[in-house]
Amino acid sequence: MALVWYAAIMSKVREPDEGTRQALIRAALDLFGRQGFEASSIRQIAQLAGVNSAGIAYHFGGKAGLREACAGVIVATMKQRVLGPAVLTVEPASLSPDAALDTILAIVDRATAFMTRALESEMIARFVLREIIEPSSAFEALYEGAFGPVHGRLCMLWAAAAGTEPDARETKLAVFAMVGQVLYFRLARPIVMRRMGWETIAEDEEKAIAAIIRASVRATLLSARGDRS
Amino acid sequence: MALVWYAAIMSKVREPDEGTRQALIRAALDLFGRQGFEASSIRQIAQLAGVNSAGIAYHFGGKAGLREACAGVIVATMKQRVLGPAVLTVEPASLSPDAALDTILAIVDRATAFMTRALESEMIARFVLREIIEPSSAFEALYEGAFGPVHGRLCMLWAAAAGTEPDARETKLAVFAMVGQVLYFRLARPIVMRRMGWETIAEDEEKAIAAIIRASVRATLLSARGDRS
DNA sequence: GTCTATAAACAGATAGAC
DNA sequence: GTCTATCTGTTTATAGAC
Repeated sequence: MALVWYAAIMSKVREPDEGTRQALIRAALDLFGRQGFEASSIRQIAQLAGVNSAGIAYHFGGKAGLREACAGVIVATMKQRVLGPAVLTVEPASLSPDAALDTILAIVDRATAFMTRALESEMIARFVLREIIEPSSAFEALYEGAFGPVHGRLCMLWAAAAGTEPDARETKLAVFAMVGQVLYFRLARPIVMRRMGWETIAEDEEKAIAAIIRASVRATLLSARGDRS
Repeated sequence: MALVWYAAIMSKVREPDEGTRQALIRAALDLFGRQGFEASSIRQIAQLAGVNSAGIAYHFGGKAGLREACAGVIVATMKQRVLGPAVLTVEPASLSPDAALDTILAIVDRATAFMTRALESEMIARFVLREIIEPSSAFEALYEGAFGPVHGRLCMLWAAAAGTEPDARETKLAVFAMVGQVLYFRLARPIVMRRMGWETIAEDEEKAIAAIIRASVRATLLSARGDRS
């Protein structure tokens, strides 16, 4: 059930009856992504969630608070599904170049799998794209909670793998280029599907995408190493 | 003046009084991108363009026709600014692997310059992102006119450079990965600017981005060559 | 044809009963 | 925590004056 995907993520802050909160966030994430924030009324959100519209003000302080709660769920999801628990604890500086490279490739695999296969990635992508087009307070939450930290973490790993400085301009840009390869398959999916002649992305297609990105990242990183020796 | 950027592009199909058409397309591209199609009224578009709102029905048959005209301008702009006249005429199959690689790198440079520096790329990006989130008839025009042909062209060049088949699955995916690197700096610009601590992207920043992408594409392509020999 | 006044509909937020 | 009822501001549509 797609209904429960963030239940586990939110479970740490779960309160007595969390059903209403969850239902509202799920409905809002969907509608804000598909129609936009202004075009989605709290009554419509509440109807889709199957709860009373007054609950939005009670639980989130209002419509804007609900949007920020959506961002919070996205942040938690990205950290858990993209980086994974192991990466959040390991100290990148202590890794050997090859171990760092392997860790990066493992993250690329996780991220590719999530972006191409996970049901929830579609509504997350729409929500995030809208925040990029017209940023709100939720963009702030997404950046501080996910985009910034994830990029920072990847820079540390990249630096360990390539022998550069974690906050050198070249390191940061190289990580953006790597991230771009993965995210493009999610963001521009309609274009990819059409050009590839695909109906869906199953395991076969996912592995093909992952192999291409892995090869590109590995080649780029090894080349970057060579440039410095 | 940003006002005239598509004047040259549209000049081939220019009619007696093209000022109204251009002004309407410019205003619509801006408003559709910033607010969305439904949220933009024809009165608002006409007001921003400084022309009478009845001109929309006269010139484009209605609001939907105006949107398709916006897509047409984007198609013409992308073909001219990203591929360039030289690439549209050359026959990729006749190029040596190194010449094909150089051509790809030249296109990457052109595309990076356009995406990072050109004023009009911002409103184009917003318009295109909205078409990806909720596709309309304009998405069709964008795909058939630009996304599809440009990708096909790049696949031919990639195949010539790497020694693969132009419509092999790996070739097409590798080109998507390459395109993703370039476009991410445009699509996710708010994130990039913030993380890099940049206020604007001037020549210095553009060159830094281009260098990173060039190095990545070159390394990936050379590695792909090696895998086959 | 253009403008303005007003009504109808709908938005988000709130108060109080349960 | 959830519900009904209601308040207030905004937008959209319509009608009438000019």
